[in-house]
Amino acid sequence: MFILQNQANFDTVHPYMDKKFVPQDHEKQLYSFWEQAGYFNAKADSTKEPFCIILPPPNANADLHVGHAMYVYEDVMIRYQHLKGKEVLWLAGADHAGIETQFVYEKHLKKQGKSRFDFDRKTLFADIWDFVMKNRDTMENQLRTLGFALDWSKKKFTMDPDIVKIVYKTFKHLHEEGLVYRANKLVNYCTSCGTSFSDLEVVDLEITGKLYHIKFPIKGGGDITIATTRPETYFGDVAVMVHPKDERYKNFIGKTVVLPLIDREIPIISDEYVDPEFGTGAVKVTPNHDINDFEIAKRHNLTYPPVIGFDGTMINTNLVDGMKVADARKKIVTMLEEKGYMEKINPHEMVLKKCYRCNTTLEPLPKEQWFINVEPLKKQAIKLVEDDTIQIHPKRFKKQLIQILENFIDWNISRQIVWGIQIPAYRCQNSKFQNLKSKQIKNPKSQNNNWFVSVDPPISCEICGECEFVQDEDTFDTWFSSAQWPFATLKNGENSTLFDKFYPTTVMETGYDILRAWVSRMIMMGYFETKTVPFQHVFLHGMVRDAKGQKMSKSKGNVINPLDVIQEHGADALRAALIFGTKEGGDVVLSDDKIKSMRNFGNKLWNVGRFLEMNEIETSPLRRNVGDPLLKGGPIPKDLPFKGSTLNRAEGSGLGGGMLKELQKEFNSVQKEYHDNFKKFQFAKAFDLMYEFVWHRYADYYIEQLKEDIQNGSIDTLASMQEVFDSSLMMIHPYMPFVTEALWKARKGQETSILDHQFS
RNA sequence: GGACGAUUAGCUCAGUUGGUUAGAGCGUUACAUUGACAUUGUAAAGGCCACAGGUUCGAGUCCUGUAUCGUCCACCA
Repeated sequence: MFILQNQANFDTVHPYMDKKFVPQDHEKQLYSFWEQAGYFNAKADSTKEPFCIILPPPNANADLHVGHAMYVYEDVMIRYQHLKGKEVLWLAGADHAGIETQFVYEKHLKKQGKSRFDFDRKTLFADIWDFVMKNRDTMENQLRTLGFALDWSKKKFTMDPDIVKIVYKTFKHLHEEGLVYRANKLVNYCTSCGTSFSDLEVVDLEITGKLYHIKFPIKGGGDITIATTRPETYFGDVAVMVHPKDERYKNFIGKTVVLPLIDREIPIISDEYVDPEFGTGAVKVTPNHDINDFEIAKRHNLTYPPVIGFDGTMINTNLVDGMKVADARKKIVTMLEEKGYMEKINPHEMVLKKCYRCNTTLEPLPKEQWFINVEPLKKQAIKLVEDDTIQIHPKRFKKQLIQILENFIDWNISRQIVWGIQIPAYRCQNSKFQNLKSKQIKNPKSQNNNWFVSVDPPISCEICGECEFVQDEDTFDTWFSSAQWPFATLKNGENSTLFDKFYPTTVMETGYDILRAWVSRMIMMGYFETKTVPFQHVFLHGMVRDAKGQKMSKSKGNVINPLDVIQEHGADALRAALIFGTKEGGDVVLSDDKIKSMRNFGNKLWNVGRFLEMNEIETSPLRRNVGDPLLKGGPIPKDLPFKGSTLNRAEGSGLGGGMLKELQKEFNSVQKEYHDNFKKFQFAKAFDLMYEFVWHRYADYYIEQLKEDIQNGSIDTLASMQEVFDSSLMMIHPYMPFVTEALWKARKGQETSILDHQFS
């Protein structure tokens, strides 16, 4: 007997199919076949009911990780709806991933002994662009390897000119509506990355720090002890603050404190913000380096220049200028101790804010930035989620999403990095006109009306009409463009029929970890710009964990590379392992054993098909004389007719008897449950069902009966068995597309495709 | 401090309107096997379903409380 090694030879060799299903022999060819035949390309002018998912665009700066393989849920939905006969669009894309990419690229530069400061803006941007385009190709081919039925003909990149234009338009609209404003506020600034972040990009690190108790002398005698975790910032203090009702300090209010070592004088004020129970009940107020103090100082009209610069060194202290913050702290603490100002230092549980990217301790620093006023946007978004205009699956995430939206604060969208979409805001340089009202900008929150926004590069200053305006050097927070992804991808120029056909999209499928950063913002921005929801359903998947249930991380060394898995066991096995026996939205434990068992299932399917095919050939009048050594268990009657369904036949023994009816009944109920599960977004359950049915009922039970029939000389039930198997293949196809398609082709001809058929 | 999840076989996990004998994968034990598949089949062992109350004819499932673990959010001079 032949062993089939190569798909290409299949038709010429055909020895009852290969004994094993070898994914490596099939997957690549099958994907090319699908892609080239255009099975994944959606038609905007189709009359069929639309079903649309926009792929969460992977970052175009690195290989895919196993988390990306979880997008298999999208492929499951897409392929299922395709087999349901819908006009299906799964739009491919890639994200420029601003800070992430720049960070990755800077690591590259560092290896070559260079840094971002060695290049001008234009060169750096061009270099990163090339770097990203290379990675993007790799990433896209990896998505193909996973078998994803993506429409590549409509693929988008977040920095495509038409996308950028849409992002600009949205910004302009927001500006016109007064929902974007420029303000000088404290922002989370990473002195290493050299950019500010929004509050979402901050990682809280709990540590046992120190609470310093420092004695501040009071003018005219006595002193007051304040408690602080940041002694080095007292150079920038504008006041000492106590609670108005605190008996201990009542008489101190209004007096003046002389700051140690520098002898600058600041008042003692009162504010209800102070918690008398904490520390000493007396707080120093440092407006430029503490978010709360910033607001308090504003209330009390107190100002002082910052004492930490954007490079992370001290300024304006007249004592430790130029020193790094950490060094300055050490020196100041020593000096205060020497002079007797340090009363005591207590251990203190506290939270350090770290850069999520490079782990540097973030500095709150005052900076003029663009902010989005999210209040009206989030109100609308909450409503859409609450009244189920957007349905969240699994349901438990609905509450979490609402809570996230409720807690949203104004969103800083300015980033001081090169790699990104440059903000289309321009500053009027003409000092004469700075106080003039802008022509068309109604922007009540902005104090800076010398800015104007323009989608296309302006020819002249839209404020004074004459000056050499300059464009804001900053780029948008990546999430600002990502938030517009569902409509931006569909709504480009001449192709807007796509938008008409497929928007609002049907499902947004993504990990629950970016509910806050992405999903919530897509709802806000999507509704603002299109006046309708960006998607009707949100389906959230969990995180992939290792065999022991631990989070995967490079430092633990337990990271699973999806491509290695595919190389070894095939894409079907990986896909199935991520879904089988899981709960929607729950974390997935991925072990080698599980992947192998799913590979075994693929092989089981293959062999069921092989068994049917062998018998088909043996019993077919046309091919009867092929002969096969494997089928010598019993004499195959040569004159038995083999044609048509016998599902309703009740006579005879084995399958030909009541058994066949039993199969039909059982399969009907399996089909119903399967489709019900899809309606309820319970994809794992539908797959578990098929696994159980095909392996333990169809193969272990019914096929064993069929064998008996063949032995007994009655093989005319084969056709009925094949019908059930074909339908089962279609039902499994969304999960394991390769082996099911390979089987289809093997049994029905290489020119056929399972994707040409629909569920009956 | 708030919200959400988890706690079921040796391990990792399913079990969504409460209903015979609680399941799967892997592992373990015994047997089978040139016959579609050893990436197999048959069978077996293995569970007080975290704990304590409650509702019910009936609870792994619903309610209340407790414990442990995890995630998210808020606060943090």
